[in-house]
Amino acid sequence: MAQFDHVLAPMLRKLSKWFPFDDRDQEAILNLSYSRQAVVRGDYIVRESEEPTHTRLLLSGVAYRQKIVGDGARQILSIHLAGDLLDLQGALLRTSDHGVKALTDVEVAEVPSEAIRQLVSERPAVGLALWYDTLVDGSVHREWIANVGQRTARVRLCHLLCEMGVRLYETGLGTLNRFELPMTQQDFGDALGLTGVHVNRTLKGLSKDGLVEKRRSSVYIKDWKRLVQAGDFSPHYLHLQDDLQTSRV
Amino acid sequence: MAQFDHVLAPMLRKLSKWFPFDDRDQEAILNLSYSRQAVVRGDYIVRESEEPTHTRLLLSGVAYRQKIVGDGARQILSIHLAGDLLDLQGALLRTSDHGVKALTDVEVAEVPSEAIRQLVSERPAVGLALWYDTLVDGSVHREWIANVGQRTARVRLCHLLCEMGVRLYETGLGTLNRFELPMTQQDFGDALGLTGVHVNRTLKGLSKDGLVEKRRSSVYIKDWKRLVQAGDFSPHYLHLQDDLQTSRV
DNA sequence: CGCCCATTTGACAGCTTTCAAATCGCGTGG
DNA sequence: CCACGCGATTTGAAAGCTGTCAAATGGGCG
Repeated sequence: MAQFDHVLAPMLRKLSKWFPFDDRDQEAILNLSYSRQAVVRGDYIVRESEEPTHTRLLLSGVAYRQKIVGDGARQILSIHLAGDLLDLQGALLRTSDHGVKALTDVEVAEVPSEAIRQLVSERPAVGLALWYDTLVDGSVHREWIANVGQRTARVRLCHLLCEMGVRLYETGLGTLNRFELPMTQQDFGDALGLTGVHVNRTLKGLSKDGLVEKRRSSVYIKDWKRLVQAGDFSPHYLHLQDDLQTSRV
Repeated sequence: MAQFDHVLAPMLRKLSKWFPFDDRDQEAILNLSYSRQAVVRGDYIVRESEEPTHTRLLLSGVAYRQKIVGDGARQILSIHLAGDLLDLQGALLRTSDHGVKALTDVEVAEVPSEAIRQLVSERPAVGLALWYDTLVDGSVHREWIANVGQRTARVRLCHLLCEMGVRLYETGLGTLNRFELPMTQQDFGDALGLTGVHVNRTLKGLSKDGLVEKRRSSVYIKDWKRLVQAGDFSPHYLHLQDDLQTSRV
C-alpha cells in the first residue's frame, strides 16, 4: 500500500484490523470524498439536535461527545482520540442525539453521509467494519453506564484513567505510566457524574495513596496494577484486537 | 407478503420500517436458519464473558441486559420488548461484554452469527438496517448515561417510566396511560443506579404528586404531560420512525 | 393456612454536593 | 522582567440526597 500518507489512511488501518479488505474495498474507502476541517479547543464539531450531513474522522487532537440535560448540566459520553470515527450515527440517523466538541484543537475529515451509505451498499465488507466499530462504541457506552451507575467516585475515576491509559497507549500517544490528557477536573466530573470539587478531592486521595499524579494535562500512573484494581478495570469491553488484554494490562 | 406468521416476520417488519427491502432482501431474512427457545423468568439468555455464537430476536416477553461490577452490584443496561434484537453484537464481537436475562418468561429465536455475517455480505441493504438498529441502540445507551450521571432519583425514575411507556405503546403492548412492566423496585434501582429502598420512596413521592401509580406489574400514568416534564424526557433519542415525537408525546 | 418475595418504614450514617473564598499557574501586556 | 488577569485548582464548612440496616407489613401461590 503506497497510500500511507492519505488523510483517510488511519481509518482504513483501524477498520482493516478487524476485517481484511480486498483491494477494491481499500480503494473505495480511500476514494471517499472528504473535506478537512480544523476546530479550535472548546468549539463544537457537531451540534446536538442538528441534522447530520457528514460523518467525521478525528485526524488529530482529542474530542468528546456530550449531552446537555434539562437543568443545563453536561454529561460527557465518551472521549475520542486521533483515528476515531466521530458521529458515525450521522451516516444513517436523521437527527443528532448528542453534540461533539473539541477538547483540544483538532483536525477532522468530513465525509458526506450519502457517500458512506453508497459505499456500504456497494462494499458490504466496509459495512461490516463500520458496523463493528459501532458495536464497540456501544460496548464502551455500556461500561460507562455501569461505571456511573454502580461505582463510587474513587473507583469511577480510576476506571476512566485506566480506559484512557489503555486507549492512548494503543494509539501510540503515550505509555501506561505517563500520558497526556488535557481534561480539567470539571471535565472529569462531567464524564463521571461527579462535581469538579469532588474530583479534586478524589484525585488527591489517589495521589496520597501513590496511585496517580496529575499535573496540568499530564497523567502519571505510579502503580498501574493497583490502579486497575482500584478502578475495577478490565479492558475486555474495549474489544481490542490484539492481546493487550492478557499480556500487558 | 404472505409470511406475516413467520417467526422472523417481526424482525423484518421492524427493520423495513427504516429501510425498504426488495423481495430478495426479504426472502433472505426469512430464510435465515433459526431455532426457537423458551427461557423462564430470571434465567440467562446470554451469559457475560461467553463467546457468542448466535444473535437473538425476542419473540415475546421482556428481557434486560446487565453488567455485574466488581463488588457484585448489578447495573441494568437496557430493557427489551418483543421484536427487539438482542445481542446483535454477538454477530461480530468475539466475547460478550454483558449478560442478557429474562425479566418474564420469554421466547427467543436464535440465529447463528455466521448466518448473519453471510446475509450482510450478500445483502448490503440488510446490513444497513442492522447497523441502523445498532446505532439506535447506542443512542439509547447515551441517554441512559446522561440519566444515571446527571439527574436526581426522581427525574431518573420518571424518565425511565416515560421511555418504557413510549416503547410499549409503540410496540402495541399498552397505552401511554397504562401498561404492564414487571420490574420490581429493585430492578428499577439497578437500572437507575439507585437502591430499591430509595426507588420505593421516590415512587411514593410520584404517587403522592398524582403522577404515577404502580401496583404489582401495572403502571398507571395519571398525568403523562407532567411526567414527561418531571422526567426531562424527549423521545428523540429513541429515533422512532413515525411522528410520535411531535404528535402524541 | 403458611411460606416467600416484594414492598414499606424508620433511624442513622455517609458520600457527594453546594457555596464561597483563597490559592495557584501561566500567558499577556507593560 | 514584573504585574495583571483569568481559568483551574484547592479548601472548608454545612447541607442534602441517597444508602444502609433491620424489622414489619403485604400479597400471592402452593
